Amino acid sequence: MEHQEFQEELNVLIQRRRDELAALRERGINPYPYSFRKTHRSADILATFRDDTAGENVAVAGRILSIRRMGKASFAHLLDSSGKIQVYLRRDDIGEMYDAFRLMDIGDIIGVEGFVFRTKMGEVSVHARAVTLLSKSARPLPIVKEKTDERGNKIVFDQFADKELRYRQRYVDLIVNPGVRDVFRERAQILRTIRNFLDARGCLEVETPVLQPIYGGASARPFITHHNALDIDLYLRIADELYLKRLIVGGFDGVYEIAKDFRNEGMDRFHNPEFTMLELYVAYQDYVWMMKLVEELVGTVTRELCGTTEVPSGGTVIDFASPWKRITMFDAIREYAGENLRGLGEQDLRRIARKLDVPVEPEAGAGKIIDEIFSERVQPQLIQPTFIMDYPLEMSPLAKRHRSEEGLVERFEAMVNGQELCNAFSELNDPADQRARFEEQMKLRARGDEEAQMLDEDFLRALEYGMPPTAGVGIGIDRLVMLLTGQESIRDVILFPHMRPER
RNA sequence: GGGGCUGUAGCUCAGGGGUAGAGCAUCUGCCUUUUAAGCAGAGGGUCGCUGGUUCGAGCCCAGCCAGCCUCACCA
Repeated sequence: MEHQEFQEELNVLIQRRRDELAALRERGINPYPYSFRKTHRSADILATFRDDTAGENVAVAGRILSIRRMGKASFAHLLDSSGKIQVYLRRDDIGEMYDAFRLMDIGDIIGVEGFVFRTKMGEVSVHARAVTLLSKSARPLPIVKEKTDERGNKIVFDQFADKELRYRQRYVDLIVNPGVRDVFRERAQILRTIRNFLDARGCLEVETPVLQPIYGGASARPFITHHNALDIDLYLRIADELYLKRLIVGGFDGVYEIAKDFRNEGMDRFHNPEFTMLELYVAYQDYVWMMKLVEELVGTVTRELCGTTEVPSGGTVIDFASPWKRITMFDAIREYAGENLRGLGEQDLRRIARKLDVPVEPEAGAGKIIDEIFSERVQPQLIQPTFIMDYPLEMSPLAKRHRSEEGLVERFEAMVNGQELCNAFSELNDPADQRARFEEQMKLRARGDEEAQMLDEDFLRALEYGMPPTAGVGIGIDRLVMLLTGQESIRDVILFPHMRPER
C-alpha cells in the first residue's frame, strides 16, 4: 500500500489520469458504466465495407490505441477482439461529448456510434455521432506505433518487446502485440481439432485427479502439496497414464484427457513446470495401429490450421503428410551414427559411446547407454517426422515386451525437428510383469534415482482384474503448438508461463 | 548448477569517472479527413538493490536481485 501510494505520488502519468477521471465525474460521466450495445466488430466492418454502401450505422467498442487530435476534430484507433479500426470525432457532430473526449486517453475503453466512411487517405473509418466512455484506464499503456513503407512492409516503432514484462503482464502483451492473440487462437483451434478428431472416433474425454496420493506414469520429480482434512501429502500429477488405464479396465474402449501435468524440474525454452499433455488409450489396439492414428491426427490438425501438411520451421519445411518414416532405434543408430548396437553387452556399448564421444554415467545400464547414444547422435538429425520404434525395456516400465525382440518393448516416439513429439506403447497389461517392472523401479529409487517410478498397488489391482490389449500415446501439446505456430519458446505458447515471483 | 549478455523516464534506447539524455507517450498553445499527423514550448528519473574505491560513481570493483541466451541436469 505504501509502495502504491509512493508510486502514484511519483508518477505524473498516473496522477494525470486520476485528475481526468475526477474531471469526467464532475461532468456527470460515469467512467465505469455497465454495458454497451455494440453492433459490429472492427474486422467485420473492414471486411464488408463497399464504397457504394458507405454510411452504414454501426456501434463499435474497444480500447484506444492512438489518438491524433487536430483541434476541433480527432482521429483515434480502437482495438477490439477482432482488430483495429479508426474512428473520427468532430466537435460539430458530437458537441459536448467532444470536450469529454479531450479527457480520454490511450488505453481507455470507449464505445463509438456513427456511420462508416472512407477517409481522404483511404482508410475505412467510423464517423462518430456519439462517444461513450466505457472504462477509464488508470495506467499508461506502452505506445507502439507502426508505419507501412512504400513496399508495403510494416515497420514497428517502440515495440513492447521486453520478454519479462511481456510474460509478467501478458494482458499488456496481448493488447499491443497483435500476433500474440493469433498464437493463442491457433492453440485453441489445435485443441478443438484434436477433440473433434478423437470424439469422431468414439473416444471419451475424461477428467482424472490432479492431486494424487501416488504419482506415476512418467519419470519425473513431482510437486508435493498437503491436504489438511486428511493430513496427508499429495502429489500434483506428472502424468495421467495410470488413471486412464484404470478406465480401460473399467470398460471404455477409448479414453483421452487433455491434462495439465506438473514436473518439478528445470525450465528452458522447451520446459515449463506445468504443461499440457494429451494422453489417449485405445483398447484392442497396439503400437503399430497407434502410429497410424498419430499420423492422421497430426496431419488433420496441420491441415485444419495451415491448409496444408507442410509447415515452415527453422529454415526448412516440415511435411506431416502420411506416411512418416518408420525405423527402429537400432536401425536409426546404425543409419545416423554408423554403429550396430544390436545384441551388444554393456561393455561394448560403453566402448562405442566413448568412441562416439557420448558421455555416459558409470551406473548407467545397457538400455540407458543406448538411449544416450540415440539422444546425442541421432535425434538431432531427425528433422522430418520420424517414428523411432522399439526401445530398451529398462527405460520403459509401463510398456509391453516386444513380441519378437528380446530386451525391447513395443514403444515408439515421433521425432520432429530433433524434438520428441509423442511417446507411445503397446501398454503392458500383464499384472505380474507390471509388478516386476515396478519392483525394478523401486530398486532404482532405493539407489537414489528420484525419478524412478513408484509402485502403485491399486493400479496393479486394476490390471489383475484384466485390461484388454491397449495402445496408448502421450503428445506434448505445448510443443505441438510451438511447432505448428512457429514459436521458438514454450513461453510463447503458454499464456502465463512460470516466472519467479516479482519482488 | 556453469558460462555469456542485459537492467537508465510510461515504452524503445543512447550515454563508459565531472550538473541525467533522445524519440515516442504526457502537459500548455495552434490546428475540423489525420495516420509514426504537424508546429512551438514545458514537465517527467532512488540510472535494478546493497556495499566499496574515489574529492566526485549510470559509469570502476564486490555481493545480491531479476530477465534473456547457452551448456549441464532432466523427458
